[in-house]
This record gives sequence, C-alpha cells and structure tokens, in this order.
Amino acid sequence: MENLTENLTIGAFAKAAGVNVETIRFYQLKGLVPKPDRPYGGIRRYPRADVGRVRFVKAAQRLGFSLYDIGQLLKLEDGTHCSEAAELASLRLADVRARLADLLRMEAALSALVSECDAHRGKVSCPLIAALHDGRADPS
Amino acid sequence: MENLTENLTIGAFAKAAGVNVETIRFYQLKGLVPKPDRPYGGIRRYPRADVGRVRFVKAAQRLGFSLYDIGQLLKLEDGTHCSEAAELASLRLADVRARLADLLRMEAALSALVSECDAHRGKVSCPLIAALHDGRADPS
DNA sequence: CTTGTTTCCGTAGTCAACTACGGAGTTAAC
DNA sequence: GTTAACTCCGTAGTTGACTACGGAAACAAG
Ligand SMILES: [Zn+2]
Ligand SMILES: [Zn+2]
Ligand SMILES: [Zn+2]
Ligand SMILES: [Zn+2]
Repeated sequence: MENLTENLTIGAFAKAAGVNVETIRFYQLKGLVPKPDRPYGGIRRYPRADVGRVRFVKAAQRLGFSLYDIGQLLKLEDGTHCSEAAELASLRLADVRARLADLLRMEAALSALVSECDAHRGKVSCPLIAALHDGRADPS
Repeated sequence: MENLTENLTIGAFAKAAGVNVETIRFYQLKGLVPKPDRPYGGIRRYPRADVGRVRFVKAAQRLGFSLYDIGQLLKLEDGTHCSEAAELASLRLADVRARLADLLRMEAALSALVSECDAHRGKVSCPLIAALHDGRADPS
C-alpha cells in the first residue's frame, strides 16, 4: 500500500490541498469537487488527482474569480474551450480594472486629505473632517 | 411654519440625505445618527442639520471607511482632533494601497492570460486553464 | 478492548451594510 | 370621515465564502 495512486480520506486530502476539511465539504456542496467514492463505512476516498482541482479553485480565487465563475471555468477543464475561458477572464479583468479605478480615486483623495491634515495640524478645524462634511472629499 | 429649521420626519429626512428610510433606522441603531426627539405619537423628528451627518457617512464610505471607522470619525466632529483623524485616514490609506497592490497583480496576471488565450486560440489546450492548473497563474 | 482521532451529517453562525416583512398605530389629504 | 400614505417596531433575509457545533459512527493505535 501507500503507493502514488492511493486514495485519501477527507482529512489527508484537505491537508494535501492546503485547506480545511470543512472547505472540502463546502466545495463538494457547491459542486466544485467531484463526489468521491464511498466505500465501506460511507467514508469519502478522494483520488490524489483531485487535489489539483482544489488548487485550481484557489489559484482562480487569487485572480478574483468567484466560486460560481470558478465552477464555470471547471466545466472547461478539457482545455478545448478557449474562447469561453477567455471571455470569463475578460469579464473578470474588466471588473478588476473598475475596482482598480475606484481604489485609485480613493487613494488620491485620502492621501490629499492626510497631507492637508498634517499641514494644518494644530490650527483651526481639521480639514479632513471639514472636507467630509461639505463634500470636498469626494473621489468621484 | 415651513421655515428653514423645521424638523423632518424620517421619510423627508432620508430623502433629503439621499438614502432609504431603513438606512436611517439602521444608522440610528449603529449610533451614527443622533437619536431625534419623539414628540406626540412617538414619531421621530430630525433637525435639518442632521442631514449633514448622513452625508458625512456617505462621503466617508466613498473613501472606503467602514461604518465602524466612520463612527470613530464622527466622534472627532468638532475638528479639534486632527492627529486622530489623520491616523484613521492613514490606516485607511494603507489598506487602500494594499488592495491596490493586490488588484494590480491580478490585472497583470489576468491580462497576460487573456492575451495568451487569444494568441493560442484553436490550438492544443487552453493556456488559461492550464495555467490555473499548474500554478503558473499565480499573481503573488 | 479501550482510548483517541477522524469522519459523518445537517444546521446555524460569521461579517458588512443593508433590505424586506408584517401588522399596528398615526398623520395628511380631500 | 374615510382613505391613502407614512411611521412604528423587532426580526429575519440577503450575498459570499466559509467556520463552528454537536452527537454518532467508524477507524487506528496500543
Ligand atoms: Zn465551448
Ligand atoms: Zn484559452
Ligand atoms: Zn483627541
Ligand atoms: Zn485634520
């Protein structure tokens, strides 16, 4: 035993994938991990190869894909649906760029406020608070 | 009647502030809006000046402050606590910059994947899917 | 055989910032 | 004076990605 193709219990499987046991159960509920065999005793036995699927999920999450979208991506796993995959990724990219634009505006507004605040220190009223009050802090 | 200092019912107040009635009730629960008088009938009467407080909340939200942090900021409303306000804003700024860095990495990784995908279209297996599988898509 | 760890399951709780519901009381308009 | 609109209240639902709970069955070590 203990050869390379040995199947794993949920604990070993989760550990191999670098996630919690509960996460595996959750992914299974969401259909992101294929339902494994349940030999005697009803205990799950995962093929070692399925670890890659969980890693796939985590890699996609790092790119900002939702679990729903990752599910769609996993349907294209055979790699023969380039245009569908590219479309999903493009949508993701558009969203990332939109959030990026928002954050850049926040960054500009916040850094301006902080430096105004630093410059004004000790004098009359705080320009940061004042800006928030009268709408001058708007990053739009 | 109907002078400039007339008090407002919750509906008129919410409308003046550009939010829903339920949002006002929620903010009140969270202590972000001062509890108004309840004359006969137990109906809230908001001073018109409190509209500015709700606008403050919304302005701060646009900069990414959480309602909790906005509550802290509102405690500094007299404008005499510049250093505290600047500290909160600096923390916010650091967080915005961290998220910005994350998104920039995602943007780079995603746009690379999309163009690889476009270039590879029709040939062997989808490089986007493949990258997700073997960890090459990692934006870290 | 006993003890200890693991797995089983469904359900419920977490976080944020609301949004919705439902039934009763109040006020405004006509 | 009737009816429509508004307000009251607490509670529960929403979204996403988990995390926690708790009792029972199974398995592994000694
Ligand atoms: Zn296809
Ligand atoms: Zn492709
Ligand atoms: Zn102070
Ligand atoms: Zn200041």
